[in-house]
Amino acid sequence: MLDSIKTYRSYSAGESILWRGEPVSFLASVVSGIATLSKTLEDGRTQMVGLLLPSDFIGRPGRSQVAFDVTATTDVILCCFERDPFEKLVDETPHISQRLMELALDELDAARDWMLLLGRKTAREKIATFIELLARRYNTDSQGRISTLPLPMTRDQIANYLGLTLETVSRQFNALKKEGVIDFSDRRTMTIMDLPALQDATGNDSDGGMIS
Amino acid sequence: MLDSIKTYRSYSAGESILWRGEPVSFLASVVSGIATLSKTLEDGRTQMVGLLLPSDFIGRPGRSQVAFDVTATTDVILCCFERDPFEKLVDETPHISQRLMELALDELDAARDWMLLLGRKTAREKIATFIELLARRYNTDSQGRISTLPLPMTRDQIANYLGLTLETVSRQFNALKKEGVIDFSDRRTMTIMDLPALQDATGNDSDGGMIS
DNA sequence: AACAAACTTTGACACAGATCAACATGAATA
DNA sequence: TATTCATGTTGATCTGTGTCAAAGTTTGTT
Repeated sequence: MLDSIKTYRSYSAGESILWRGEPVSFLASVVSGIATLSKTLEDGRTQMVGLLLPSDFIGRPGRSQVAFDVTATTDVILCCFERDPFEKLVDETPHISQRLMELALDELDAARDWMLLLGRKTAREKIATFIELLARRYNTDSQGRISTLPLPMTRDQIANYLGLTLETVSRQFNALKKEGVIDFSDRRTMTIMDLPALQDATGNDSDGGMIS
Repeated sequence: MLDSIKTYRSYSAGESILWRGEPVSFLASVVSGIATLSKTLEDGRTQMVGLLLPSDFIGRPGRSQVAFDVTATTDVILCCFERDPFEKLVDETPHISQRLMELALDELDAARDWMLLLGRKTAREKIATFIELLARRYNTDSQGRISTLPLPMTRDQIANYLGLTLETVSRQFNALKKEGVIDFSDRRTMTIMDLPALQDATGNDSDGGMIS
């Protein structure tokens, strides 16, 4: 049923997908690639407020503007649905809105974790948290093995994600490298040498606060 | 239909409503008072990640733990629904999950605005944004009139909301007072003397980025 | 191969906000 | 009315991160 209203669009790395305030006629889901959501102050200070990975959803039923800019970080392919037929579908199919609610609540949890990072963590903790996040995303097997992972963004984009400057990002990466926690084969490819030390540097509870 | 499963609970100012990770048997909606959501790092650094005002919702269908602490800031009354019958109701009534999705998406927008504040705004901009937020919440008539409003939190709580220390909060309040932007009749009651100056100090776009 | 453009690293320095400390105020209790 | 305790203010100083500047590296282009 969704098939009849879907189309694909592709964007190349660096390209803008949506501008804040611009009316959008479609909702979409990420098929491949990475896109970012960001907000900018008048004077140019920018903060990323979300990362869109494959299967993440863009747009909300009942509102035709987005409150942030959406940009392709890597090459991106979106699966797009025209607004009107999609909203009709949401009305008629109860499980779709339940699924969308789940997605929104998961994003809300992630946003709140990020608020703690932005408001209270040190530069070192921010960088360590970021690396650990990437490691968890790439490496489903989370058994503490030494693992190599690509950095999908530039230092500047990472800075905007973490609420830092690009110079501080660079310095903290190199500090962790000097300590033997991580290593770079190439500027965009890192290896985690000492996962326990990395997790220790994130500032997160070791047990994640679980009660089992 | 909801009536048959709802009960009321009340909490006095300062009391803890839910602890992170604790299993909760109910979902709830705020009837009166103000509650806060907060996250804390191992060493005690705390960040508020949300403010619950009357009509806001706590809890999510399908998950029995919350990922943050919920605390009553003022005296609070909640309208609580037992989890099992509530979830059955959500399954059977499509419009409820649509409504919950809307609430979640609104909270997500608010969380993203707050991420910009936490990551990129100066102490002065944070304080000005906070005051303007309160003014908009209390004062539905937003015609730029001089308005008096109560501060619902201590300096320390405000600091935890804005990602600052309580000393910085105090200093910035007094700086704005010295400039004639705001005034205090009492430490917990402020008057906005110069709304344009306040809005200017928030760092927000004057037009809110609207395209009309 | 040479060049340009984008990205990254590194250093020197400045400053906003944190920290530490002392004191002031106000509300609650006795 | 005194006493206490939570809350708020103010000052002095420190420090993490931003800012500014220059040079190094990588990648792609002609």
